[in-house]
Amino acid sequence: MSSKRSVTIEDVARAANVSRQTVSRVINRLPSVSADAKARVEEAIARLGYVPNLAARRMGGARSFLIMAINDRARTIENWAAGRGNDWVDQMLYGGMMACEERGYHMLFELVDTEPTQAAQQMQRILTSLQPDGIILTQPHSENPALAAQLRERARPFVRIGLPNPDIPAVSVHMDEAGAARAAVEHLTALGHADIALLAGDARYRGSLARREGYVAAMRTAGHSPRVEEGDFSYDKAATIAARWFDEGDGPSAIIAENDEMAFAVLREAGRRGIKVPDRLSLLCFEDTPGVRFSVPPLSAIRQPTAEMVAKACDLLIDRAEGKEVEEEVHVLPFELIVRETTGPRRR
Amino acid sequence: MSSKRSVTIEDVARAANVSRQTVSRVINRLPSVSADAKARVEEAIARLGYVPNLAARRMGGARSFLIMAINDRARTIENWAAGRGNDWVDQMLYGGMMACEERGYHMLFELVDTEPTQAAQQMQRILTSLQPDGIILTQPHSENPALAAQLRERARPFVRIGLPNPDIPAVSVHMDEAGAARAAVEHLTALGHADIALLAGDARYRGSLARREGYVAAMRTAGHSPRVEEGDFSYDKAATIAARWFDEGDGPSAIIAENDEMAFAVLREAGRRGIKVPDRLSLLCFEDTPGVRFSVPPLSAIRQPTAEMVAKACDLLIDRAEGKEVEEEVHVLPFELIVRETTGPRRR
DNA sequence: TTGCCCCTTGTGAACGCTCACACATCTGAT
DNA sequence: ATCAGATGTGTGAGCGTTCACAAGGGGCAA
Repeated sequence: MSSKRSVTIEDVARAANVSRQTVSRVINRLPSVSADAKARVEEAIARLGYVPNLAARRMGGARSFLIMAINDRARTIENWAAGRGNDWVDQMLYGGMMACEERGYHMLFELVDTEPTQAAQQMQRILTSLQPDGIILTQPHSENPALAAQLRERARPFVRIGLPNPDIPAVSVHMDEAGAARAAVEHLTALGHADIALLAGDARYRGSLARREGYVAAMRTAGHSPRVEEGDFSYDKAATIAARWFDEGDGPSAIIAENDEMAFAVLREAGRRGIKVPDRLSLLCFEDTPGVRFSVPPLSAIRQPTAEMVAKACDLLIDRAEGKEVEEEVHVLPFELIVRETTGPRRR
Repeated sequence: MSSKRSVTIEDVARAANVSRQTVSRVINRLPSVSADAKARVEEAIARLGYVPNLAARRMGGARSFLIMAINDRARTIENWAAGRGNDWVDQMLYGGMMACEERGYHMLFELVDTEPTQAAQQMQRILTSLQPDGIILTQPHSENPALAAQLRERARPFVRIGLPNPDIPAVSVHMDEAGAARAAVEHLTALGHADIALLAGDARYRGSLARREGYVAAMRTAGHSPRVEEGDFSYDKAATIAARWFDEGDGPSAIIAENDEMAFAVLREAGRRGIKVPDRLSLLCFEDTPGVRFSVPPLSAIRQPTAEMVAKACDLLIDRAEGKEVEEEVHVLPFELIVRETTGPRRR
């Protein structure tokens, strides 16, 4: 029980009367082990309570059993410091940890700066000190070709979370943004809305582009004319736009906001003017964060499958680490349209 | 740039014209290195872009540079699966990651089951596979003497997050629960309230006991009679209690709820009966979660310094790992009383 | 019977670091 | 002048795995 040294592969080998290597083969589920030897080894492992030492496995072989998720330092810390928290990080941890645990891996989070030189250096440190078996790149790092190149060069498998980027050939896991925008429009047209505006995010953001496309296409299909208003994901800009709409009287009857912040702004401006939601205005947003769920009234929203995407990314990376080569480039995960209390039938 | 093998300590030693050991001394900031040698080594490290390999460091020496936070599996997964998220985990990650990063360590999260036998086994696996330099135990694991004994036996430093437990001699980091309860009472008495009820949590929970004490003491000091109502941290129980108060007409003019769920229940029951908060009822709760911040009206609350506690725990563990023996048993971190919109002057 | 291949098994070395120790060199006290 | 102690430095071994390779035995075709 209280032995100083922990049980090693040697101990198991001795107990099972085989060699180190045979034990190793059993642990790693390699072929070429007789049923008899395998049984003896497994018995010995169970009896001695042997657990392989991760660091030693890394030293000897090629795997570290570590998957690394890279997030943007500035944005993440800012959210935390502001007391806003990071629902995104929480979701990532959920998906990643569960997926990794199931296969005997571990998930590590690391923050990397946006600035390219620093990013490269920090990535270098991470790669050589931890030697993760796989890397998960999130926005904005997932759009940085230099980082991708660096990983390629060092032969580190990585997966991008986000829409495919033509400049960065890599495995990408993402949500169907265009489809979600389409679903949003369809939900609203089904409620009788025709004048549906898209309070768009930043056009430099790949996801925003996809949403616009989906929105425009769906509006055309429904026979309505699209109305895209350029926001920038910020509360202030959205508030200005909403104010203009409400005050000039030509506001849409339904609004799709590309993120939660902008939806809050609309809700606030509407509230100030006594515009009841959803009686006189329907509002739906992308991003299903705690704020969205707890807002008053709770916002109808598109839920991004964050945990699922990260879990998928982990699975792909672990597959790769274990030698499975076949991999599709692009993996699309389903979104969810959650109807809460801010979308309702159009007032005639 | 694209060398297959990464730069090792040998390479640095050769470049600086010293031995491995001298390089190692410089890396680990050990004494007994001449200024000259140190400078040469540092130059070589910078020039070659050397970064020590964590796994190898673990193999050679005693440290793994890993700090492990242990959370309860069932509770954590349940929160995640229910879409509630884990603000607690997010906060822990913040505090832990920042503290570890600063000192070259890494933070890993692991879920462990509540059931003692499983917990022991899982802990055993974690200890021998990762060999973390330190372990952070959170509720309910922090109250499990067997787990603490196991860690002691295996000589793994650990820190409990939570009030000291007489059965478990160990370093504990916690918040001043009693003080917070006192502050809550003082805030409310300052607003003119005298009939302040404590909607208590589960008395088997150590923190709840401390809060009761603080509450009772503060009430006595203020010359009011305490009124503790036994809840169990659940929404339903709290709703029942609140309903009784409101319907029987002998409700308090201010309520301190021991967690967010119970506060929501009170808010809901009050709302149903048209009891305006804070006009006719003041409400304050422990736990400053997203739901609390976004509720309507936003709840006045006691913020637990979660991130800070974990950061402190990490610091203590890293100190220990690096040989600093002196350690106080108990570390109290300040809470914060955040006054939002559910506490106001007593209506005369 | 011989030869060949496959299946199973074992052996030494290597991974990149730190530990324990040994060895110089330099200082200052005897 | 000699020795003890401090200071700087280097050497071999070892950490617990896996890798690369070699070797033994059985089956089957020639």
